[in-house]
Parts: sequence; C-alpha cells; structure tokens
Amino acid sequence: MISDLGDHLGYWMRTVSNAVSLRFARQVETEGATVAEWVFLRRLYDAGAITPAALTERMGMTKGAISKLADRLVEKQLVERGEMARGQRGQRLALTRAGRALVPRLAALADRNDADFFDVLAPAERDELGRLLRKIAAGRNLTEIPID
Amino acid sequence: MISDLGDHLGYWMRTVSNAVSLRFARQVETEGATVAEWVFLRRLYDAGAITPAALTERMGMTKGAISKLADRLVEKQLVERGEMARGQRGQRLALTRAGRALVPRLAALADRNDADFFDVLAPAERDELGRLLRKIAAGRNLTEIPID
DNA sequence: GCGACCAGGTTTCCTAGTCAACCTTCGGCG
DNA sequence: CGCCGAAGGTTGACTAGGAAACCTGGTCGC
Repeated sequence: MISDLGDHLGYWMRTVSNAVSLRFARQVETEGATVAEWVFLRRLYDAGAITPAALTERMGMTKGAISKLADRLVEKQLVERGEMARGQRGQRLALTRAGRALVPRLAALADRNDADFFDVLAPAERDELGRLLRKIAAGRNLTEIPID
Repeated sequence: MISDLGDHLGYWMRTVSNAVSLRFARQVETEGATVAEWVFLRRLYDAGAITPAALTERMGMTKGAISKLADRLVEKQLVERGEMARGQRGQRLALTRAGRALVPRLAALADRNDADFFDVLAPAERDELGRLLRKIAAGRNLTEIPID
C-alpha cells in the first residue's frame, strides 16, 4: 500500500497556504496591490532604502522577478529608484510618499485577514502553529526575515 | 506602530510552504513530473476513474487548469481520456499502465521529501502541526481531500 | 415536443514567476 | 596599468495557472 496524499505535511501546508494567500490576495486587490507587492513595500518601509540584491534574499525570489516587481511599483509611483550613497554598490530603492501612505492600509488588511482566517484555532494553538513554522524556517535557513 | 510581516501566520505559512513545495518540485522533476501532476495522478490512482469536474473540486484548481493539466498528462501517455459508463456525465480520466507504474515512485519521493524536510521537528511536533493544519482545512472547508 | 437554461470542457488572453543569456561596473591582482 | 572575474541588474523565452468567453449536449418546465 502506498502512502496517501493526506499523509504528508507538505500537502497540508500547500493546501492551507494556498487558501490563506488567495484570500489575502483578494483583500489587497482592493488597494490595487498583490501579495508580492505588499511584502516588497513592507520591506522598504522598514529598511528605508534597500538594494534589489538584498530583496532577492529576503523575499526568496530571483533577481529577475525582483527587477520586474520593482518596475511595476515604480510604474505605480509607489517606489523610486535611485543610487546608493557614495561607496555602496547597487540601486537604492525607496518608498515614495504614496508608497509610505499605502503600507499601513495594507498592514491593516493583513492583520484582519490573518485574524479571520486562523480564528478556527484557539489562541494557544495559533501560538503553537507560529512556533512550529518559525522553527522549521530557522532550521531550513529560510532567512527571509531576520529572526529576532 | 504597524504590524510586522513576521507577526502573521499567513506569512510563515507561505514561506514554509513555498520552501517545501520547491524542494519537492525538484525531486519529482527527476521523474519528469510536476507537483500538480503528482496530485492529479495520485487522485486517479485512488479513484480508478474520475471526471475533470470532480478533480476541479478536489484539487482546488479551475476547470481551465485541469483541462490543460489533463492535456499534458495524456501527451505524456500517463493518462487516458475516455467516456464515462452509460448514463454518467462527463469524461472518464484514467491512468495508463505507465501512469499506474509511476505513482508509487512519486509516492516514495513524497515520503522521503516530507520526512527530510520536517525532520527538524520532533515527532510529537510533527503530529501537532498536522493536527493544526487539518483543523484549519476542516474549518475552512478546504474539502480537497475527503477528511477521514 | 420544444425552447431555455445549465453543467461540463475547451480555448484565448493575461499575469507573475523562473531560467539563462546578456550587459555593465567595480575591485583585485599580475 | 590593464585585464579578468564576480556582483548587480535587465531582458527575452517559456511555463503554470486564473478569468472569462465560448461551445456543446442534456434535462427540465411547460
């Protein structure tokens, strides 16, 4: 007897992850953004200014994808391309005024989506899920976010 | 102060899910298949014969995507299109001999990938993660798999 | 018995990624 | 000096999937 689909944690991760991402995508669409754009903007919000190369690691996407993503956001006037300060390599990506204004609105959507989606879990269960996911991420060096 | 990316369970779900899926994709690629194809074939293996419409629900994809996925698998001679028995609507999709032979090999890869990827968790933690994910899936009616 | 609606599938267009080839610029080293 | 390699970025070809328009053929109401 061979293993069942539902025997694999990976299967359930995909299923749940796809559902929460789809739901979130619908939410941010109301602000004219995508999930990837949200992450990109949020990074810039924290970093102040950052190079595409740095985003490549933090977002786990190829440099080609980051390049095109940046194009779109510049097009939408949410992000500016510039040059890094003297002596540093690479482009300087930074939020425009409009970009800076958008981030908190997207953050509110993210908060709400997360709370709604995971409300079938008890608070302690949510904590535990978060702990397990972070543990996996740490073990696998998914260093997309500085683990505090 | 607005919320951080890492405050959201959805963020960690995406991160971990993408990593495990990417890893698995690399594995099944050695057999010339994709993750979606694996799920498709595994469904047929269990069902014996099934209609595209039924797969649409179980796989959480649009009928357009299922149609194309079926095309590719027919092309690869892993799946046959036919007609359902008298009186039943829709196409009959079934594995070919080659398809039936491939499924166990893919299942072995899935087993191995899952075990390797989640080995940073203790057995009890893996069980708990599975329980939480199933609970969410059940609560959200992600009825892609018959929940036993 | 017939017309309309609907379920099942296909197809077209579009988007967001990957991959790999390419261009440029910088630094190091002979 | 001058060249070469590596890092940063862009681009073009390709792929999987979603959305929506479209094409059936079956079934139900009358």
